[in-house]
Amino acid sequence: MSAVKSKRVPRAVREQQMLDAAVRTFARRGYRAASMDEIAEVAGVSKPLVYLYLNSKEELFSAVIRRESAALVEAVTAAVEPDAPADRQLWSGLTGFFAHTAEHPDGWAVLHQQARTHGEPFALEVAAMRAEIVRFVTELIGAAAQEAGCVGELADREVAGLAHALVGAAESLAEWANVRTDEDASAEQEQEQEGERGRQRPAAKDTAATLMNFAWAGLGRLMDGERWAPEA
Amino acid sequence: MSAVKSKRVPRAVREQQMLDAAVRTFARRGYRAASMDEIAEVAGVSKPLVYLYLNSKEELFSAVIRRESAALVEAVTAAVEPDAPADRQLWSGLTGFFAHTAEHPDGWAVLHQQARTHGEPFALEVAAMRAEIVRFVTELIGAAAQEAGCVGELADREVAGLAHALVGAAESLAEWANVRTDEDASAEQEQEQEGERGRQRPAAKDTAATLMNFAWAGLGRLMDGERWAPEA
Amino acid sequence: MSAVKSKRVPRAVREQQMLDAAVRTFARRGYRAASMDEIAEVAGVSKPLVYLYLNSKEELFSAVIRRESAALVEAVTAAVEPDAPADRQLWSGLTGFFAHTAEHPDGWAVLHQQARTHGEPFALEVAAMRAEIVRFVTELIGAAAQEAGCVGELADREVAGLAHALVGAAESLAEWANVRTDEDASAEQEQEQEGERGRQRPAAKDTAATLMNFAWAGLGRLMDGERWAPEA
Amino acid sequence: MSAVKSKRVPRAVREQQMLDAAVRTFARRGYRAASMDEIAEVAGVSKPLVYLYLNSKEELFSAVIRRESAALVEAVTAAVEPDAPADRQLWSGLTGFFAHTAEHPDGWAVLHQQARTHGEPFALEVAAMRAEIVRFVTELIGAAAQEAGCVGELADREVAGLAHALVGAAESLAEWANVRTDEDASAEQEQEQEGERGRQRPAAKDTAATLMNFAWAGLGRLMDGERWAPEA
DNA sequence: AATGAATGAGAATTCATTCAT
DNA sequence: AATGAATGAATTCTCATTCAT
Repeated sequence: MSAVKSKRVPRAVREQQMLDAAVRTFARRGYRAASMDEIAEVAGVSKPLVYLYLNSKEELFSAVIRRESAALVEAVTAAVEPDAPADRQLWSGLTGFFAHTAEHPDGWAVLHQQARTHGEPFALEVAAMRAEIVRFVTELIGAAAQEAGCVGELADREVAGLAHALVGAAESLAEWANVRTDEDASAEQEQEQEGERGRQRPAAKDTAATLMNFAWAGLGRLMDGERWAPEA
Repeated sequence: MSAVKSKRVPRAVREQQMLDAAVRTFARRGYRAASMDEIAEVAGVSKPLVYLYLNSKEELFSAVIRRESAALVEAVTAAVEPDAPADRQLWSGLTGFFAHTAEHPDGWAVLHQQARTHGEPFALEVAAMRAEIVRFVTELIGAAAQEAGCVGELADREVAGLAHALVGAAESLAEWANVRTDEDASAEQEQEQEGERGRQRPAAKDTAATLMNFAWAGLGRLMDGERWAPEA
Repeated sequence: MSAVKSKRVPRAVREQQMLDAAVRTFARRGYRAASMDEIAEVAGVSKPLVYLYLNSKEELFSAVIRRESAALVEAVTAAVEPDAPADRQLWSGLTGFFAHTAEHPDGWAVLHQQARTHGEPFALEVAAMRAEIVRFVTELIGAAAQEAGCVGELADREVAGLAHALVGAAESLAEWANVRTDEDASAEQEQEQEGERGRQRPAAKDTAATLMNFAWAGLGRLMDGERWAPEA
Repeated sequence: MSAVKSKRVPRAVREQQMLDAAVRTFARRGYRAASMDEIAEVAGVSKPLVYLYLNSKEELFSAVIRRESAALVEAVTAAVEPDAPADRQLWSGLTGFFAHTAEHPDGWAVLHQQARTHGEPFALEVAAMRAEIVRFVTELIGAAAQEAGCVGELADREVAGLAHALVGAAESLAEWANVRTDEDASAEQEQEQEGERGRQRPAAKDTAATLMNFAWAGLGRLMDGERWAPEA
């Protein structure tokens, strides 16, 4: 279960091994149920070494969150095509998001499921990252409205709501697309097919397209002033 | 902190008191961090009584999930106007959803944040409920497509994806709308204002409308065959 | 699992039901592991009633020991043929012993295994009963010596030792003969066969004869002055 | 009450200390009544350390049984004079048995009284050891019959019965000889006297001789075909 | 005669964390 | 750089026992 032991490893490397072990363990067990014993064992080191480098369980968790947050933001940011039109930017960002969460399911699980569940200090860190992404999306929606020549049609509050809805939809799709059978970390085939027939794990690009179809089109109508109202 | 003690209460009543205490405690602390001691204290009874009636922490949590799941499904179901057109049905269901989650934030927190984080037995129960809701939404989208005379335009997989996206969006909005400062369970004003200026907690109807604007409009375009594609 | 409930039963009867349940439960679980809850359930009454009649777990156990002790002594005593020669008396007593322990395995288990393991109060009660039986055997050996006209050959201490050895041998054989498969209280055939081929549970009379063959013969030689000594 | 504390002791040593404490505590209190707290205290360590090394109360008890079983079998085996005639072998084995049980009363109490009372896993381990000893005795009786030129006189079943009786007699004598006042672990005089006057604790050799006198003589008659029968 | 409701006290087990080397 | 040895503080769960009816 534990990584191959190799003694006398430089600190920076050891720390990454520990964080890897921690991500994996926190994701699978949850914050409380993950024991420092298990993390140390998975990392292939002794427990005191974990304390020497990461100081405490809280700090370790915090370090995990920071690393995974940064990695996710970085992945999304890197995926965005900066000079493309807003819709294309959004799509490329989403593609980056779906690709990263699919490749790092444990990291995503820690951010999405564990961190939010465990009190202020951690939840806030994740909330901050999420806020950053929401802000980015909000801006894109604003930019799109601008491009479409529709000013003032959409209230700020409404735009924020849409951004939240969009992010939530993306999160939900990420989970859906990742259909974990939870204990089969084996079948990691990523064969990309062009057809639109159902397959085990849709490519990030397709998932992103599905969401764009849903959301962007809606935004379009909205910006055209075609609103839905209960009376209808 | 604890409810007013009243001795010799019939079992059925005590059980509900215990479940109330458990919902509250699980929501605030998380499954692992919530101690049976605290739950008993909040319920105003001794710990052994909790065990006598609910048997174990696991069973207690399970009972909580079942009660809250049932309550949520019941709330949504009751809110739906059965003979209305599909869009109206969806809107009324969403309204019920937002209203219920706003009124029972702890129950929602347990279902949405805690239960999914804690292993097969619990996650499955919540997943089952969520699946039921997704199925309902999927049917509505199908019905809407039918009403709009658009057959076969939308692949099943795509419809399922849209349903997942919609549910995720709703969940995200529910959380956003509920802005918990986590320890201010005091300010429970629900004054309903007609304006569309930002306010502390938007009415469920408005949140539902926001989402409908976003989603339904998108669906409309989609069914008109206006798809979004990366190349665009 | 519990006896058929029948309300309003006279106290004396209820007490016996409780003792029955207690014997069974103590035998199967041991003193500590047997819970008053289980005993009450097996007895088909509520726990407070057990306390009303038997006062405490200790007193209940004590009552069990007294009842089973008395029953065993009574069975052995009743089996002895009073005016027969000493060997015949011993044989008939042993027969009574083996028959009773075979018919009341739970009672025997409580006396032999549980009571001796649990501190002064109980152990003493059983020790007293055992002492009574040892005394009886000691007297028989003495009487046999008398009959055989051998006086003073056997030191008192030696006779006592022999009695202890004989009783121990009997206890060991009782257990051996009772080969409990521990959970097959089903196969309770007691078919008596005349042959000396091995069979499932030898009749008490045969077991007694085996022991007599072993012990009485030894006593005979001993009384003839034929002693065994290490040098031989 | 507890051993002298000495910090930072190698694991193997600590484990033996813990087993010592456990033997003592289980013997005096019984399996259920012995608390891990008390065992840890008697061992002079903290409870977690006991768990770290022995894992659970069950495993600790099991380890105790294995150690004490092995020690007893080893003591008996070592005492037997291999090339002596059968009777001498039996006597020397019994001497070893009585000497060991007298020197390790707690270990014997755990094996004889506690282990048999506590469910399959433990009872089986002890039963296996006892079976081994019974088998050894059975062989000796067989060998003796051979030596005495008496073939086929004794049915296998009967020989087995005799072996069981003999072992039971030995166990009973061991207990009798050890007259524990249960709380006077102080008077540990072992003065060996040659006389045959009664004394506090007879030497193992004498107890063995008493039993040989009883049993071997009986066997002799038995093999001579002088059987005891009820009709006599 | 009988019971549903309730609890104080204690038991096994786990964990984050430190010390001495 | 790294670890074997060790623990204080919880936490889940059980049980004998009582009270009010």
